[in-house]
Amino acid sequence: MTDYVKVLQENDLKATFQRINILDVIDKNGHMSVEDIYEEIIKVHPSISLATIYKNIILMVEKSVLVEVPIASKKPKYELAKSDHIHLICTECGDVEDKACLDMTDKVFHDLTDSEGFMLHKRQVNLYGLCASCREALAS
Amino acid sequence: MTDYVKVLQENDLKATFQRINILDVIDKNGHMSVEDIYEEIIKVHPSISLATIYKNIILMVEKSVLVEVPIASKKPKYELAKSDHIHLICTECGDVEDKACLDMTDKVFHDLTDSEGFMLHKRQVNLYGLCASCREALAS
DNA sequence: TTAAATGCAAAAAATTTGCAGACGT
DNA sequence: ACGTCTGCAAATTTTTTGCATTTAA
Repeated sequence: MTDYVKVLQENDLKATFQRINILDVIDKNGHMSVEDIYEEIIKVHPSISLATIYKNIILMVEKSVLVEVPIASKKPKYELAKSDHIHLICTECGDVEDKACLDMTDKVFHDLTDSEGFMLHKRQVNLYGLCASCREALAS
Repeated sequence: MTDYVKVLQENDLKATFQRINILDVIDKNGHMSVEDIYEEIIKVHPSISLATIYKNIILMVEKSVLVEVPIASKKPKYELAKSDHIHLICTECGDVEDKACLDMTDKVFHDLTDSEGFMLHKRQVNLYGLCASCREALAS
């Protein structure tokens, strides 16, 4: 279990109950929208405000404690910052799965951007399609 | 110059002045948000409604005439459907550049998804960083 | 001619803001 | 104790909807 208090303090953020909760539910659930996070936290902390969630997500994304995962035709989701990976996004149920990223594509991307004078900071690979269970469900 | 009337009709959409305008400004400007599109079209067609832009973008994305490009921490942009490519997104000015996509990565992606039982439909690669001109501007 | 599309105005949803009181350090 | 953070309520922004009228085919 990650030490959220430490992560927050290292980023000049006070370790409030609300922030620890946000990190905790995202860790447990993987990829969550603002609403998802709110719905989940309100169960254990009924007085939390949606505005607090918004403010903190913006802050924590700035500090790179969280990463935003923008998704075509859907609200963005948020995940904990972690080693590079790609996303398999189900267009049917909206579920997001992580897959380890391959170093080989990394070099390819850098070659591409270097030739443009573009300074590459972050890459994001999203593969859209049907997850195994939605595929089955639709087949019947 | 693309024949927008034909593209629209092939997709069971009436070729209205508004729709042709939307496709036209996107073609000329590359990647545009809903607001960008509205601001541009209103110059030549002052009575167009923002609701019409929304309705049509949703429709044309469904029909795959347009493609949504979701961008981290920004409003999504839209582009004309075209052959596969990746995006270089400047986090400073928000500009989006296209780069041809490499077949080699395609096979890698399919191998990844196949092992999951995931049916891959569309891939999206966004590389975030600083474009050449913002890089210069920030150096001074 | 007629089904579909537009534009308006109003409604709904999503996000941001300001500020008084509460809380972490 | 101090400056930051929270929660509320209000403001703003973004997106959607219903409907009377217009328009493409």
